Amino acid sequence: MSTQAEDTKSRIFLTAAELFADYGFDKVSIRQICEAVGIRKPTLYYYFKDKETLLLEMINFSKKIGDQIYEEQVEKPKDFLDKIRGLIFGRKIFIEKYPQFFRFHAMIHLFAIPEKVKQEMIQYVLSLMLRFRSLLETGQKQGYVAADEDLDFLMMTLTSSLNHLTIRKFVFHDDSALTDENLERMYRFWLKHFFVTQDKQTT
Amino acid sequence: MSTQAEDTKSRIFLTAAELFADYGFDKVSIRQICEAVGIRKPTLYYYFKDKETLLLEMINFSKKIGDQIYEEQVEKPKDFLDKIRGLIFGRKIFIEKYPQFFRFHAMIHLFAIPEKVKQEMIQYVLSLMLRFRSLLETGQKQGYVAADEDLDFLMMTLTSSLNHLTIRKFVFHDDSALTDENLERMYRFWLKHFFVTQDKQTT
Amino acid sequence: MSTQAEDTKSRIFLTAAELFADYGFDKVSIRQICEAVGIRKPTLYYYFKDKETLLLEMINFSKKIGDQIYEEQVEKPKDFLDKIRGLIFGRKIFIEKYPQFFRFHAMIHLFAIPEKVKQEMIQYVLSLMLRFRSLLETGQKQGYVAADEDLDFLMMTLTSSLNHLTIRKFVFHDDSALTDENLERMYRFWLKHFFVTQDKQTT
Amino acid sequence: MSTQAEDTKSRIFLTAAELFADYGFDKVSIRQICEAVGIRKPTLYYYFKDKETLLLEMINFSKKIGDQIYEEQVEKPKDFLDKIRGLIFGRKIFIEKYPQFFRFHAMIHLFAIPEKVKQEMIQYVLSLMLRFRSLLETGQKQGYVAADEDLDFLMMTLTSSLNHLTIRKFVFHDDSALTDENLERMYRFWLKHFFVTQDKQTT
DNA sequence: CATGAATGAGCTTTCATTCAT
DNA sequence: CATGAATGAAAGCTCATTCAT
Repeated sequence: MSTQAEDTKSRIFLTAAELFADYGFDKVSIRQICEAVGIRKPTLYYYFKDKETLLLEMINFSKKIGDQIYEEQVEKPKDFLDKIRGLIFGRKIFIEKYPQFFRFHAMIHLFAIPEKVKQEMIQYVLSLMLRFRSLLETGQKQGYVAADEDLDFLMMTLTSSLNHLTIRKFVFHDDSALTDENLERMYRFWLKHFFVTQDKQTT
Repeated sequence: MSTQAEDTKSRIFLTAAELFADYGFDKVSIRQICEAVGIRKPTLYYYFKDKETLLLEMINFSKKIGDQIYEEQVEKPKDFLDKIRGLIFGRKIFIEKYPQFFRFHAMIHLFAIPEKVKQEMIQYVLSLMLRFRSLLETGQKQGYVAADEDLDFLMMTLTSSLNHLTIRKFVFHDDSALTDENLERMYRFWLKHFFVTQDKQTT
Repeated sequence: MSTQAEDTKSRIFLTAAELFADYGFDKVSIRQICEAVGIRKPTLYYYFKDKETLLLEMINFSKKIGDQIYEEQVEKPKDFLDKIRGLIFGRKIFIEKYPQFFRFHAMIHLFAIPEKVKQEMIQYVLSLMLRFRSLLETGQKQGYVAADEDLDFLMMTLTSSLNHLTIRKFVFHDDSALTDENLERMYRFWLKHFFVTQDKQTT
Repeated sequence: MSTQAEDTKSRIFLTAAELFADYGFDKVSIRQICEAVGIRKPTLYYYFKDKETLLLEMINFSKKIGDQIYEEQVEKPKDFLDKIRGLIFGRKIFIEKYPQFFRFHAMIHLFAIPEKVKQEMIQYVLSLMLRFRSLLETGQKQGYVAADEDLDFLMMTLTSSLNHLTIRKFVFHDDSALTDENLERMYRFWLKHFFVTQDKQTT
């Protein structure tokens, strides 16, 4: 594929991601995407078999980035609390690296998509949760999480809080939601309520 | 309006709510609604100016129920912890009273709706949050919430956890999410992590 | 259905039949039909679920007429040779009664139609042939057909000759093909070559 | 043109013929042909100006073969009845020599083709008929055909029977239609009904 | 000799909506 | 109170074809 082609495909990709994020999958027509990119319809179909395929490729790309960042920020750090920090600040990194794409990633959960794609998304989110849960178990064994903690609800609470921030930014247009300051504040909130710090441990 | 008319309108209303909840606002056509209700299209337009109006009336109805239950379950109880319990179990009550409608109420946040309607929804949700925040402030004054608590994040955490359960039920089809048992478990989780119980207070 | 509606539906029906006959099913677009009828596209879809359904209804109508005429002209007459005459002149009657439709009826065999429809047509034509074959058997028992005749080939020859005339008229635009005179000439040709007339019988 | 090029062109040719025969001219897209051949679209356009030209070249090729066989099987034999046999068994020879192409040749009459091409086909078929008619005239002079025979209808009957067999094979998928046995049976049928054999002559 | 990339024109179908009755 | 009939606008998608390389 020539450079120009690569460029066209990628422009379709990013433009569509933004439009989908803004208006939802169904509300964005192929024509709209093409107008925004500055191409004609058959050109889009030259690169993407159909609308659903376009969405699927975007979701896969989005998963890949998400996984990459999760590995880098959550799995790589040795210390449990660093992992937790990584979980929170991973979002920040996603935004900085793929600004146009993060909104898509954040919104995809929220809009009407073909049932088949939806089921795949659900499976993926469930797998992420399992992954995170086993991380909490490790934390528990290491003494960072109370021995009698309700891990299911802990996981749920952390996950949903994090998502809430993203929703606040992109649905409620609250730009303060994902600032460094706010993420830091969330980290402190979690530390205080859910995790046993070294201080408390030594005490 | 005669009784029969009232009935037709209400049948449209409930049927549309279910369909919207199942497939999303955009994916449900006027034709589908009419077929499900057993009327012709102009009849629907006799009762509802247009599709958006139908949605708006449904949202307003849904708000009214929500507010009613909030008042009954959260504002009415005197004791702070009873209010918190009410907040959690209010969902249960909604489901039991308006089973067809609760799914709509839960899903409305998740699907593509006209921008105008979306903005109204956002305003409404924000107002609910403020209302809830002031409730937490009261709790703080009464000693149920730690004096140095980060109320913003507390509110956010509680709200998003509650929503998470709803999503788990209706998006992930996890029927255990909103059982009495699970709600009770959430209440205990909250008590332990966020609120000062009488026991602790007396200590 | 009001008279006006009946009229619109029937206008679509006849216009489409003519267009299909002229250009083939695939080559005629919904837009073309609508323009010819003087309606907008959704109106056509109001009366016919989709293009294939339109074709199917036309085929069924065409079968019904064909059957009707077959019964009237072939099955009703008592004398064998009158039946044969009826077979030939039935075409003439079809044309006179449903002039716009006969061309469709004649051409349908010749153009690309959805596989499903094609199979149905084939079954139908086969059933017609069986019907005709049993008629020849009767003729044989009555002495009109030679005892050692190859009935399969006789049937095939008669059928294909008849179709040939139709093709000559509508594909080759040979207007003399289906004139009374020419049909009469064919009847005499058949009499001479295939059937035992009373004259010969008495001899 | 190099051998490889000749090969590519010929591969396009044969593949397209099969596809056209299977699905009809309109239903086969350039893309489909290219995929089946394993080339890209501009390559096809390098060899054939456009889709219609591709069809025309195929028709001409098909005519050439047809003519060749006609000359070999019908014109070459001296005896009239051998000519008639040749007419019938020429089809068999076509199939054996150009199996992929015969189906195309047989089907071309049946599907929607550009008007211009259609007219050319019609002219060609008419010329074939004239050729065949003059053959029958010769037969008449030689005493093989009755002096008072209706030559027009005789020609028509023979031609259409022959075509009928082909249709039975390729449209109705009746594999017995063009077997040696069946062709022989048709020959006997013709002999009995239409031609004066030496036996009868001597009588 | 072959191709990647692009396009204008067209397709069938569905949508929300209206109006006369 | 309800409906049959009609429509403008738009949807997703495919076609034959071309041009620069």
